[in-house]
Amino acid sequence: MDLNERKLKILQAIVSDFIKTSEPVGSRTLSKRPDIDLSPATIRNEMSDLEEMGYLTHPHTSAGRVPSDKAYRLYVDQLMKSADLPEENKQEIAQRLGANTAELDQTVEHAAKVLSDMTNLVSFAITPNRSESKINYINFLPVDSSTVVLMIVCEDGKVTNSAIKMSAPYTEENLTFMSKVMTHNFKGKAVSTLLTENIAATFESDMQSLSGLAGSVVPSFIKTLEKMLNVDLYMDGYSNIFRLPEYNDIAKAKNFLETVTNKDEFTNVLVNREQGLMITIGDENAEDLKDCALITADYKVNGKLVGRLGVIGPKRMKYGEVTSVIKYITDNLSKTFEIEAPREEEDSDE
Amino acid sequence: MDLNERKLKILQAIVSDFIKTSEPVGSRTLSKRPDIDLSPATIRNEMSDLEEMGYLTHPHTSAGRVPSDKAYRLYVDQLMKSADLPEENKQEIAQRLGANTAELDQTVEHAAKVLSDMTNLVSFAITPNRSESKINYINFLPVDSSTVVLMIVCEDGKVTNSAIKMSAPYTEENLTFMSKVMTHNFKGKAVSTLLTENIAATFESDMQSLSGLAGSVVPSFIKTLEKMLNVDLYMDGYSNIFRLPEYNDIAKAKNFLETVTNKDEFTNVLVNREQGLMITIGDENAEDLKDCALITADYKVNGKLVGRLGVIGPKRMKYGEVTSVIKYITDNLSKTFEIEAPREEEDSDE
DNA sequence: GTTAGCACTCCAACATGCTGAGTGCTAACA
DNA sequence: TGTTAGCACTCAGCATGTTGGAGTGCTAAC
Repeated sequence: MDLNERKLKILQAIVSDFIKTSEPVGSRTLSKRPDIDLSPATIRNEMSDLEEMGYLTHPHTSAGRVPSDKAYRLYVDQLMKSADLPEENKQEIAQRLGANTAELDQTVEHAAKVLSDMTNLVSFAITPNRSESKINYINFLPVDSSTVVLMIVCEDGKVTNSAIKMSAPYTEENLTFMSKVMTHNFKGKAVSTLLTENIAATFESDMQSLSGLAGSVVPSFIKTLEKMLNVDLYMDGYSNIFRLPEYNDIAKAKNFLETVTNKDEFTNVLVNREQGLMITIGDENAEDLKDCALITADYKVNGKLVGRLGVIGPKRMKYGEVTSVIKYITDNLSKTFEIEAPREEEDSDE
Repeated sequence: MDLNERKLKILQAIVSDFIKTSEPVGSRTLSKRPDIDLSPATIRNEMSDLEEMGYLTHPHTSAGRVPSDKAYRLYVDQLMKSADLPEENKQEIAQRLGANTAELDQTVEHAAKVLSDMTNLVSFAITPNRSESKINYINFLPVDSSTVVLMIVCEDGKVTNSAIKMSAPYTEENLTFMSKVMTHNFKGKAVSTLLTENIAATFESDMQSLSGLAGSVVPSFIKTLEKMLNVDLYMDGYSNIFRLPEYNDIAKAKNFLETVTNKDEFTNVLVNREQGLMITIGDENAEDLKDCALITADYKVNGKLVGRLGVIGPKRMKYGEVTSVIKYITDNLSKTFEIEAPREEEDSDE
């Protein structure tokens, strides 16, 4: 039995119908469609074949058919008409994103909001990973008699800082010296490289004169480097799920929200996805997300650093529309962060 | 008709029963309680009086009584036994909070998580407002030929920075000069004070020699100061609301989540509350939160800066327990940020 | 290969009746 | 005069039964 054109057409009709209505699709409903000129009985025969082939399922005897994960995958890969985003939507996105281009963080957070508004789904966005960013310089600044601030500046302008409680008294000269030596040693190296090197050794040879201080500094320096690698996750549109009939069941809504609000795990899922426009459906996802579809795409900062955003929702999702919104937003972001490249601003909070 | 002791006792029983079960409380149920030695009929009479006085309501003829906002208020103010937190809970909190004292931000976020776990409610925490923090110094750092990073350091060690796209070429000397002049002018002044001053005037007189640069710097400086005032909001336990029968209704759950995930508005509500341990119930809250109770308390950083955390949930809330958890956590935080005072660390992200 | 027809299945919606929990009122009691 | 027993009444919730519609699968005819 092979997937001939007629079967494909019927399958496509079922999937797109189900995406619209979330109701199992029956043979009579399909036969009424202008693009399908077959009697219900014929359609039933084809449906029966499609079910045997694993593309459809059957909630109960007298219900219509529901697409399987396999059907969604086929739909996304071959059957879906890739909707071009209407001009008005493009304008709305461009306008809303443009309103606030000052800071990467804020812009990314804002992009997530726009995305959830446009798709009526739960959206998310993560900031770029800095592991390959190169150190520009390192600075120690006095705060009070026992505290200094360590500041690491990357070539892309990203600044990370931590306060360090010094175990021994320090002088301004000490700080200047450490700043110079460390900048000299580490400038141009990638954060990830530094984290695999034995930094303590470098310190030992260079900073014998202030051994009392180096002890407090090394662990803080490593921690600050690690902080530089943190990726921020922004999410928006949680309450959109209540519009979807699949989450009328409180237990399901709860499960979904629990999975999705577990920031650490969810960030992990996002960071570890493949690059580019990625759609994963049902079983293709991790255990907790088996009932969901996930769409992500990447944006670039300065043409190099890569961040990511997307949506999560039921498998019954308007893949075409959503995909084009996501693509448009990521393109837009990449452009924003290119033109204003060095404008990327950094904040520091507690 | 006055609130004699018997009425109070009955009211108290009704409120605490309703808090436990979320079911309207009937006269027979009450008469079975060991501490109430009255027949159902007598209790009915008293209930009828209490209803007339506005302390109780009646979902329908043949249902038990439900406390009104007025009853909750009385309960919280007079009737509630303030539960002492069991030693084991104290230990759990102390342990979980202690595990991570490195950074204010992280600790505060973590405190919110602990709070929602302990109370099974939606919790939140905001970082301190820095408007009265004093500037320690100001630094301009080169990034690339047209970009510099502006960094403002407060006396409490908080660092805020932004990247500035320069409208004219600059030299390292320019930056050093600006750093010195601005630090000299602004050191020791509070952020809020600076924001009300005419900063541009200061620049004009001092920086004539680099007028081409000052134009890019003034607006960025003001924006960075404003950034220093941003308060971060952390929330946790969203999915806890699904355990509560009052949110079995999808529409209610949706409303609640929408209100609570509106970060800007909710932050505003929190920032503008009175200081100290505050409980607001039902009508005492803003329109959107009329069905909720809100409990907040403050923590101190260095004995000065004030942050805030708390929970939000249905009016039917275990006020005693929740209050003592919140108090214990805020006390604990204040202590953490006191002992480790200068250890407060700052991060910088995009 | 396609289709009409038919028997069959199952869900959803509605009606019905019953039970239990609760009330308010009245009259009797201490 | 305050308390209580008793009674009629109300209402939500549950179980049960009924019906109609939407759907299927199969068979036989075109």
